Amino acid sequence: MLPAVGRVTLAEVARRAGVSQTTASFVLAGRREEMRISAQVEARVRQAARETGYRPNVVSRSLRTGTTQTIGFLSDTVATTPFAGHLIWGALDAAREHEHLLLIGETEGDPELEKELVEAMRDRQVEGIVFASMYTRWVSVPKGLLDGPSVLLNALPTRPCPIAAVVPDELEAGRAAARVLLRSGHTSGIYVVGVGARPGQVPKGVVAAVERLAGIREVLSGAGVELAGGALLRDWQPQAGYVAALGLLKRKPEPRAFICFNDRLSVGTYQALQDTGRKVGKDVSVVSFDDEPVASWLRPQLTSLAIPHYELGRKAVEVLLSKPGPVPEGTVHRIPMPLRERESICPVEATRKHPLAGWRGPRGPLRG
Amino acid sequence: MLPAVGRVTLAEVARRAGVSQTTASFVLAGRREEMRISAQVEARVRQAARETGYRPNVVSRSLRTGTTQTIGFLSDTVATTPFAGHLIWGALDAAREHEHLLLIGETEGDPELEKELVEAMRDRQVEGIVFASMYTRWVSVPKGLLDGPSVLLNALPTRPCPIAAVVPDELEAGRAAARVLLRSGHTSGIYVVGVGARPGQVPKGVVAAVERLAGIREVLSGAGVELAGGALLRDWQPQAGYVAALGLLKRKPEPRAFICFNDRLSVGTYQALQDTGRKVGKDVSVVSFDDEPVASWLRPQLTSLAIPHYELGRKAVEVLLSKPGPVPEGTVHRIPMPLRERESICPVEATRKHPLAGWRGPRGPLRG
DNA sequence: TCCGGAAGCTAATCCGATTTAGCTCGGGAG
DNA sequence: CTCCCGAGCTAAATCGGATTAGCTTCCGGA
Repeated sequence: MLPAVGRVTLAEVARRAGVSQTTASFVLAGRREEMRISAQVEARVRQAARETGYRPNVVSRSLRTGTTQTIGFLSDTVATTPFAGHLIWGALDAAREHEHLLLIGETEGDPELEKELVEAMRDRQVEGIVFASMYTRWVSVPKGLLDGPSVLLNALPTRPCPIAAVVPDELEAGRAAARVLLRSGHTSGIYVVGVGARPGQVPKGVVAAVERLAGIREVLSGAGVELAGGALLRDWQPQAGYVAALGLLKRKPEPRAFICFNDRLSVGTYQALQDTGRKVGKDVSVVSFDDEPVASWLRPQLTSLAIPHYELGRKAVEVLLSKPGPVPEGTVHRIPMPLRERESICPVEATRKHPLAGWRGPRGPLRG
Repeated sequence: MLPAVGRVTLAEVARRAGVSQTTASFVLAGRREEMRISAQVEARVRQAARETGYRPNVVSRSLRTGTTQTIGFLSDTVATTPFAGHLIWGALDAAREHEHLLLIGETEGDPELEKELVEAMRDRQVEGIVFASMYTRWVSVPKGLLDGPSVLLNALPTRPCPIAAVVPDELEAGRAAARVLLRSGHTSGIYVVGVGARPGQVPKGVVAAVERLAGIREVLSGAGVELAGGALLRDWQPQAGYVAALGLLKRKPEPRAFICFNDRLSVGTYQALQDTGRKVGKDVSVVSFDDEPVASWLRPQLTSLAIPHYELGRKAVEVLLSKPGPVPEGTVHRIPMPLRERESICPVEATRKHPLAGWRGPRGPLRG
């Protein structure tokens, strides 16, 4: 290994090996046979490269070949949604398998910034751009995104666009949530938390809300069951869930099951149930969406439909790197949302007969 | 705007403006005066650039100038620590202020991969590399990292190294945690969860554990107070905290305060307290570290010392971009950890007199 | 009338690879 | 004794800018 005063260049390697730069280039590109270069020369070049610790300058290569082995990953917020990091993780893994790195940027939803960052990435000659949203929603495709290869991740275009999209299969997840309840015998007193019971009673622009609700309603009505009610909420945080659940608990028919539209709403719902002396998984069922870590911290552990962040990220990069040209408008790849079955569902017989059966105050040995 | 068959080059702009490429270059670089180029020519060039939608090819520029306006951000895991995303966020913001983008990679702690990714980044001529850990720990500096500018983020080098480090001020945070308890009158029955009560009784390699404990002990003993005990845990998850807290609750002196070494342990501790009929903030105090979102979801809300992820990320990039040369060994930038005071601390008088005072079963109107 | 110098541009080189288009040499065919 | 061909390499162009080193004009002063 020689001193690293600047980096060793191909010319330097060639000189050491006593060949032309051309020859060195061909050897190191593995094109020896094709270029009819002798094995001895190959050996000399390789040795020189090894001895000098030669590494090709990717910038220079990129200029000539036009390929940077770099993908842009542009998202609205890396930060605020905790496990959205898995989106990046999946993308990173897929990228690495193709020997690519990820250039990232965060737009904070600002169209000006979106445009700026798309340009900054294209200026760096990225091979393509993944435009990601941290929760599934409709987005207006930023200016300039379509000037080169790109994919929407966890997002759908507001208007038809020649761009592929990768999203979780929210519709099927909604169906699965409903099936879980039907399977354990629930036929009435089923409430949704986060959206209203009717189609259209959803927070604006949230794909997940629309599709989950549609899936739920489809399966339930297929079994002749109707949602008993719901609470449309803008802010899907624990506090809002708590208040909404308390409200729903006063309604008729008495709630037997809650379908919470994310785990944070479930946290609030759990608190409401606990405060009103009900036991989750015994008196009332809770099914949730997202499967954030908190889902398995709760007691009893929460049954939830996971957002497959990692797979979403992977898929986006794979689509990007495989795609030869512009795709037919409206190409959407849907990734299944796995059901994580845990302890928050009760068989409905128990529920029916004794709403507060099993309630003997808080559990535990030291009970006062 | 012309059709984007390939990109418009500077040569094209120059031709349109009827000047040489040199002139166009100087104008667009804002060096008109310096190069004594007339205002008319400047106007022509600028107009041509505007009309063609010219954007400089950063790859080409980089090759000539050696500056890529890109920083490498290499971390062990982007994914598993939810709010570590804020590290990236801060880095991203600081980078953007300097017109840089971030090239990211994830090493999963694999030294082979670390080396590979450091090289992949250097091959792309990054201006510097931020080597980040998602929780504060000692790391062995990966091979090749010191070949160019670099900073450790949320990590300290195991052996002395000419590299700067940016970490949260865990020692001072430990002190703050102890002060919170002293201030509200706690002088006995203080237990730590996650580490033992003695120095050295900490999970291996975790800086946070060592320094927090040192800070706690320093302030307590300054007030003539000793830790009553603790529970050294490898796995700082809710379940482990739950078990540990249940165990500590059987010890003498009876626990009046828990210092949990992260919020997940606090989640478990809350559950243990609830299961044993104690009320957090009334019977027992809990102070925590990290301030993950769950801290404010808990009831009562948890007092916690926040990890300033955003500021850490920012600082790392700023240090990287400002640093002219190799730094003196052991340069460490410590970022304060803000105390988020919430509802989990009780004034000690109440605690003293009536350990289970205020316990009337679960709160709420519907109690059975 | 000649010269120096500034004003206003441009030709040419460089960055470090990849790639096209040869060039040289030796041997067998004619 | 040429000519041709293939084996084995290399010279030179190229990618798209940044930068150095001039090269013309024109004007004023001697």
